[in-house]
Amino acid sequence: MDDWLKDSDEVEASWVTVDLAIFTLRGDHLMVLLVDRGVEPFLGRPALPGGYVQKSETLREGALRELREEAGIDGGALHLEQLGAYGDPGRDPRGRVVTVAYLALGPDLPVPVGGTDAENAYWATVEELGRDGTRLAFDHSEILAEALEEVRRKLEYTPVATAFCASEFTLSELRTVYEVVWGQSLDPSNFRRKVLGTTGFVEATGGQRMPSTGRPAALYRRGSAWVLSPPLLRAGGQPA
Amino acid sequence: MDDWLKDSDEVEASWVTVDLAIFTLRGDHLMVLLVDRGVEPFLGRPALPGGYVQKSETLREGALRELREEAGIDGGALHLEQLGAYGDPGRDPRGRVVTVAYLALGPDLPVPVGGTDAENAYWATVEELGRDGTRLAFDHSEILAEALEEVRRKLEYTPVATAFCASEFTLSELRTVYEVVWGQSLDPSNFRRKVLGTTGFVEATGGQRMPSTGRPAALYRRGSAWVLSPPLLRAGGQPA
DNA sequence: TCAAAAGTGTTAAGGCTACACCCATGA
DNA sequence: TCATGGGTGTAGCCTTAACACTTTTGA
Repeated sequence: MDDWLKDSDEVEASWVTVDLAIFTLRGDHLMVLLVDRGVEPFLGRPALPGGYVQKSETLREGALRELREEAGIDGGALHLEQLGAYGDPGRDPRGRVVTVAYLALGPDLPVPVGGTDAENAYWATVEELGRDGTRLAFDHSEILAEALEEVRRKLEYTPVATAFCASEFTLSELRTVYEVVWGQSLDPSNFRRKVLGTTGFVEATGGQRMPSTGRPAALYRRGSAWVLSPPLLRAGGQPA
Repeated sequence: MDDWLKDSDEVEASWVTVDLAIFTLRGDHLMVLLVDRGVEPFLGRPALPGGYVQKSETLREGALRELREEAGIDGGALHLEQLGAYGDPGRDPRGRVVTVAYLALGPDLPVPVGGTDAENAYWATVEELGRDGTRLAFDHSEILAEALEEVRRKLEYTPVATAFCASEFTLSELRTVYEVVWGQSLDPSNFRRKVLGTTGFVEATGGQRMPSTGRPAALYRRGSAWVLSPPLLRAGGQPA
């Protein structure tokens, strides 16, 4: 890279990485994919999967590649969005490393199998991580916290909740997504009305699915809306 | 920087910059600060102010420094938030440059005076930029578009609108912020009720201000809330 | 006393919550 | 026929939009 690029001796080159906060729903738990670090720094500590951005790829392509390499997941079907950049000088003891954090959501993703890097990846329940206060490597605990809050907020005013469901899903499944992510139970009948009353949120496929017991449920797929208006608001709101 | 940092020959070091989308309100217009580029690439083209992140500063500190150097603005009082990272390989013809975009909002900011870099900075009305289809340097048009949408959305569910007002303001002034940024007029009496009914949005100072004509208006300052619940929703919403 | 802006009141329409109730299925 | 989850109906409450109306000032 040419030296005339920089405009001051105070400027230095940086390494740029992508880190992924990958969430899925397993049963009644929100899970995040972690990797136990095999090298220094933070050897042995859990971390978000990630790695260096390569020469000719966009940041998003880098995120998709890491998703494949570190998690064994094909990101094509997933919801993938950028969270933000983290670049405090001290965040990596090796030097200036700016990381771009991505948020990925998928439906009941498989346990990572031993590929190149994915062998020591595993799903951890978000709830438990919060309870036992596990500190992740680098500033990954903060990234995870912001990712979580982003997911919770986005459920309100976008249809991302469908990203946690398979391509066809019942309204109960969709409601479970909200209940697990928000940690509160919702009235099934009111939820149904809100969702069906929001144009573009979901559309009926015509199919049905048998539950283990009870009446068969209609199947839906994601609709065309990008934003929900009006939004589905969490009860309670926030205290002043 | 140590070479063992990278894990593949496909990895290269990058330059990291911060770019600023600085908005203010002047009269009935939303303005954004632009700089005409004095060097290649994109010589002469308007661009968002920005520059290289220095060795020992955080990304946010870099944004504050550029705010001072390129715009002559003390960022201490401003609302400053990160928008995201832009790092497509081709976005800068000189090589790999990842930029972290920041959004800054301030009340009726002064015209930049000739400091070091601020002399060719100027305020442009957002409306006009959109109308005449001006292309900014690099990918700054996209960054600006995303910044605008972020401002419009944030007005709904956070009290950021107060960032466009002085430390004390009338409800009419606050309403004007919404009207200009959203490009729609709002009913004064309903707006008043919504704002005063949202706990923590504003608090009365006890003072009053005389308008050019008419009854004096009570003064308010920003309250303690970070989020508005319920949000102030834009009319219309989005079509499916 | 008039214009202009601040601020209050009112009413009708629509949304939301809570809960009662009916439906379809497997066991 | 019972248990279970799917799905509909509804009464009361609350919010909202629209707009009429009062208040306070300077000219």
